[in-house]
Formats: sequence, structure tokens, C-alpha cells
Amino acid sequence: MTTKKNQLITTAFELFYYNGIHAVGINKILEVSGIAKKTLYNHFQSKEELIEATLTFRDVQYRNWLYERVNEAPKGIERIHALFDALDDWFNNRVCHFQLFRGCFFINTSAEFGDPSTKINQVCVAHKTEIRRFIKTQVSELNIQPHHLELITDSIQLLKEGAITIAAVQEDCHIAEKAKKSALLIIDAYSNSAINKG
Amino acid sequence: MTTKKNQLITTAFELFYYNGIHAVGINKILEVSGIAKKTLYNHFQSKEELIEATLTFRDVQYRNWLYERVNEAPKGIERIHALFDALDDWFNNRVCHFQLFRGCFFINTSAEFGDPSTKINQVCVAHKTEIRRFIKTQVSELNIQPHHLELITDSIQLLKEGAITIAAVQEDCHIAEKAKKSALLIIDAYSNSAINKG
DNA sequence: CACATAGTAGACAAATAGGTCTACTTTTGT
DNA sequence: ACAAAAGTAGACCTATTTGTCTACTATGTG
Repeated sequence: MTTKKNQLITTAFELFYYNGIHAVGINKILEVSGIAKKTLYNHFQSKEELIEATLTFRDVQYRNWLYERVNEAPKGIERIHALFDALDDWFNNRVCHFQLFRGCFFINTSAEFGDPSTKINQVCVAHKTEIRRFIKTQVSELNIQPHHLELITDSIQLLKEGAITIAAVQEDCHIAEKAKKSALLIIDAYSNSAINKG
Repeated sequence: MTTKKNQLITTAFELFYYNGIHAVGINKILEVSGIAKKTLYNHFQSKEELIEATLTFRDVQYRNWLYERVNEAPKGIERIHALFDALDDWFNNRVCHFQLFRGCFFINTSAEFGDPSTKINQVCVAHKTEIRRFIKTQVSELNIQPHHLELITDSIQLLKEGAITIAAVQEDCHIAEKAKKSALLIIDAYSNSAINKG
């Protein structure tokens, strides 16, 4: 992929993520990136195609970051800790190659494009589904009974998505820590050792 | 307030909630409501003022519904059940005076208006803060220790916001039930009777 | 060197945005 | 009944939107 195309995608993503997609015009992206309009329409058929490209870009960037952060911890409960610690860094702008936290780009974009049948919306769903799959993989390494796998995965995803929303809307920068506590409590309640204790 | 003004607000809300705010022009609102442009600008100074009015409208409508649903249950754990049962009805379009579920209007709007310093965004924050206050009131009626009040409130709000997001983006219509299970588990872990048991 | 590729600058078009204004009609309160 | 208030229809204005097109300019490889 050419440099210009990458520049367009990253510039578009930055502006979209900050301001919302509908609020950012093509001309603004060209002005900020310093790239000619012809070049944009040489690489993308339409604004929609550029939007889709920014979603793909962010999907890769975000998952690379999150998965690396989680996978560098040892398997098991440590990775649940790592998940929420990563969120905490994200909310508090300690991820240096991310820009200022403004919620989840996929939730935001999905909110802007109401109709669930659009391709844009489907990319957002796919991202969340993939994240859930990843969480499930981590949960499966815990000392739990297999029939609790889905339920614990759901709980953690609920807490994660809730934390992102609360961090974004209410600007509560400690929310990831609170979500982590709840997650650990739930895991503990379902864990084999807890059952053995009881 | 005049009938025309109300019509404008409800029509605008319906269109905004379905399609996103930036995606809906003034002319579309006029066309659907069948009201003249002059009348709109007689009641509102700008589109922004109309947006603010739709936010206030929804804030009142939504809280009236939710608070009534919760308050008709007896105080205590029953009201936590009622909270998540209400969410379940909302997600599954069983609230007859609401339109098709498309997530939380305040989260969606906040996502579209990135800058947290705008008045529009502040109204969204105020809504969430008020909802949290209400949840806290319900939690305070549970058989818990006072120093756990904030933490349990946070947990329930996390699960609630997470459920709204997942229901909206992934269209998982059973998510409220799962959130409820997690909430009850957390409350049970913190409850006095549980501590007495251990 | 030459030529194809990729990029630039920006005029232009068509559509749509928010918002104003005039002229006319309907409603409403006294 | 009559005057004031509220509403209608829609032309109009200006700014902005996405997208096209032309003419020109780097650039880099055979």
C-alpha cells in the first residue's frame, strides 16, 4: 500500500475519532493531510470506502495493542488483570501510540450509522465479535467449569464495554479498576477452588 | 408548550434516534412532521436548540419509564431484578411507547459530538449521572455494608451500560438476562448474609 | 533520456445543509 | 366580530457537501 493511502487513512481516522464521522468532510481530511483530492479519489471510490478503511485500520491497530498487552501476561487470571490494566492505560491516555481517548471507535461509528444492515455497521459488529472471541480464549484458561465459560465471558465483556462507555461519557478515569474488581469477583464465584471451598 | 413544538421535538427525536443526528437535516424533520420551516425557527433559534430539546424530551421520557418500572417492585433486591427486567423489555422492543431499540440516545449523541465541552455533551453526562444516582438509591436499600455502596453501584452501572452497548451493536437480545445474573452474583458476594455465611 | 505512474492544485458541478424572509391563512382570546 | 398570534408554503441565500475533471509536475525505472 502506498504511503499516501496510509496517510489518508490515518488522518481520516484521527479526525473521525475525534469529531465523529459525519462531522468531518473530505476537504478537511485533505487539508490536514496535505494531499490532493484527486489522489484521494484515486485510492478510494467514495468517502464510504475511506470510512471502511479507517475501521479496518483501527481494528488491526487496536487488536494488535490489546492482544499483545494481554498475551505478555502468563495464562490464567493474570491475563484478566492485564486486560483491565490495559483498558485503564487506554482510558488514561497512557498508550503512547494512541491519541486522546474518546471511547470505542466502533461503538461511536455504529451509533452514527443507525441502520444495522450497512457494511459500516457490520464491520463494527465483527470487531466486537472478534474481541469477545479473544476474551473467551482467555477465560477458557481459567480454573473454571466448562459450562460456565460462556457466562463468564459475557460478564467480562459486559464489564469491559460498560467501562468504555462510562469512561467516554462520564470521564470516570478510575472505572477500569472498578470493572476489574467486579470481574475478579465473578470469576472467583464461579471458580473451581471457590466451589471446593463451599 | 404548544402542540407544534411538541410535534417537532418528537419527530426530531425519532429521526435522530434512528439515523443519528448529523444524518438528519432540518428539511427532513419538517417533511415528516408536516410543519413549516418558519414555525420551527419560531420555536427554536437553531438546529442545536432543537437537538437539546430532544435530549431533554428523551431524558424525561426514559427516566419516567425506568423509574416507574423499578419503583413498582418492593424495595430491596426485587428492584435490581426489576431494573434488568426493564432493560430486557427495552432491548426486545416490548416497551410499547418506545420505538425500535437502537441503543442509548445519550451514548449515541455523545459519540457524535466528540468535544466534551459542548452543551449537548453535558446533557448526556447529566443523564448518566442522574441514572447512576437512581441506581445508588436502589442499592442503598440492599442488605449490604455502607462502605460497599459505591462499589456495588458502579458494578451495576457497568453491567447496565455494557448491556446497552452489546444489545445495540451486537444485537444480543438476551444480554440483559446475563447482566442480571452477574449483578446478583456481585450483590450476593457483598451482601451481609453472605459474609455471615462465610 | 524517456515515458509511465503517481501526485498536485484547484476550478467546477450538483446536491444538500442551515437559516431568513415574504405573503398569505388559520386559530384563538376577548 | 375582530385583532393579535401562530402557522403555512416555499422561494431564496450562503455555505458546505461529495465527487469529477483538466492541466500541470514530480518521480523513478528500463
